[in-house]
Parts: sequence; C-alpha cells; structure tokens
Amino acid sequence: MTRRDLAAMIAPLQRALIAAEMPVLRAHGLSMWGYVVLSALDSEPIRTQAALAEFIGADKSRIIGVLDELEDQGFLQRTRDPADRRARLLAITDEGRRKRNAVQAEIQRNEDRLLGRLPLDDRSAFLRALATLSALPPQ
Amino acid sequence: MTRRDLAAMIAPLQRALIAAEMPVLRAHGLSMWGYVVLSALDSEPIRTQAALAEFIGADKSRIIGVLDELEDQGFLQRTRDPADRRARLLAITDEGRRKRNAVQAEIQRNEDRLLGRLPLDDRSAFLRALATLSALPPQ
DNA sequence: TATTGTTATACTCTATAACTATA
DNA sequence: TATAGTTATAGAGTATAACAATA
Repeated sequence: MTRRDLAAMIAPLQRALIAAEMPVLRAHGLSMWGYVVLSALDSEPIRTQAALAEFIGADKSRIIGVLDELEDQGFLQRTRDPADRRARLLAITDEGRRKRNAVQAEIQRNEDRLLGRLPLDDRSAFLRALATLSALPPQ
Repeated sequence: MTRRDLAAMIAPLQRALIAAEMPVLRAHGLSMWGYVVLSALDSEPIRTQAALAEFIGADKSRIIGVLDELEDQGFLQRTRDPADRRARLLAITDEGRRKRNAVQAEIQRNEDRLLGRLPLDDRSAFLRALATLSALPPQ
C-alpha cells in the first residue's frame, strides 16, 4: 500500500497553521520569533541567551533583534549575570506571560477548529503521535 | 488540559524529515523542488507550467530553473502546445519516473523508521489524520 | 487587452564571520 | 586564550514587477 511522503503532507498543514497564526500575532504586536521566545521562557527555565538560542534551534545572533523588541515592549527583562558579567539573564515579565497566554489561547482555538475535522480517537492519537515525534533527537 | 501548539510540534518534525531527505536527494542529483515537481507530475495529470505552479503552491517564476534542470537531466520534457503556442506541455520521462520512485522509496524507508516509534494503531491514526488535514483548503 | 512563460529586481531570512567585553 | 553577546556582511530563497510572444 502506498502513501504520500510524510514531509509532503506536513508541509501544507504547517503552511496553513502559520497562515492562521499570522493575523493573531500581528493583532498582538508580536513577531513569530517573539512568540516562540516568550513560549520558551514561559515553559522552561532558561538563563542565558545562548541557552535560549540552542533551545529554540536558532543561532545566537538571530535572536538578538527579537530580544531587543520584546524588551522594548516590556515582555522581557535582561540583566547582567553578576557571577559572569558577559552573560545576560533572561526573565519573562508578568505582562509578557499574560501576552503569551492570550496569544496561545487564540492560536489553539484556531487549531482546535482544524482538529475538529478529525474523529475523536484519531484526534487524540494524532496529538499523542505528534508529541512523540516532535520530541525525537534531531539525528 | 494544556497541550503544545500544533505548529510548535510540527516544526521540529518537519525539520527532521527534511534533514533526512537531503542526503538522499543529493545522492540522486535532485533538488528538493525537483523532487516535488517530479512527484506532482507522476501522480497528477498536469499540463502546463502554470497548472504545475499552482498545484505545488509555488509562483510560476519560481519553478522555471527547476524545470530547466530537470529537462537537462532528462527527467522531464517540455513541448509547445500546438493548440496554444504560448503554453508548454509538461511530461515526466520514464527515466524521471524511475528516479522519482527510487528516491521516494528511500525517503519513505527513512520515514518508516520514525513511524516505527509509534504504537501501531497510533501510527495508522496519525497517517489518516495527516492525510485529512493536509488536504484541507487553505482558507 | 489578456495570458504564458521568462528574466530582472528587490526584499526577507538565515548563516557566517568579525568585534567587544569579560573571563 | 576562550566565551557571551553584538554587529556587519554575504548568501539563499522568495516575491514582485517588467518583458516577449502569442492569444
């Protein structure tokens, strides 16, 4: 029995999900990477920019503009690490957490509409499978 | 009950799938878009470049270099449409079909290794769900 | 005038390589 | 000398606009 390539099926789905996120993010004044950063800081204890960059799979130079903007918006604080004055410690603010939660709620509401097309047990199996596969080591 | 964003789970999976495809494609002398084009032509009756571009969700100007290369490689033929001499009719060659099938077999073998991490019924539900969600209209 | 395929141009993303300040 | 963060530069990928041939 033949099937389509996984990547070929996932690509349009990913496109659709991102297209649905865009207006939500824009309405909240967040960039895609800004949302990714807030989500990372909200769910994991991350200390430095280098640690953050590695966690979200981006280069350390790529996130700087994002952090600058988030800090300007008051969603993030950067403080020098007293123990190593080269490093900057990252902390999401209460406002940042609120913003992230509001955006996520809207995004997941959209996603749930999509998931609603699936039979109930396919849906939970799908989410379970995604959670497993997304957590695999890169290799 | 909270879950991660769909997009956030799909993104690393997509990255992993593409990373696994790259060496296979390179070994066969195909670009990613070249493979996409051959797959489209092999599975759907597509006549013109405009139709192909729309089918794979790319701009018509973006596929030209891809088509040039595939033609050079002998995987594709372009002929002027006698009924409308502006248009060029696309046809995958036998060699192109063979190449596409060989590449797809290798790619899916990799993918199957990933899917092997899932319990059997989750796996079929996952594939079923993906087929459904990837086929949804962009909206 | 509109459309097909093509080419040229500009823009966005990303990766890489310098640079600074600390260690 | 090495590392954290920053800035500058260059490259890839993409979108848009202009163009020639045909309708």
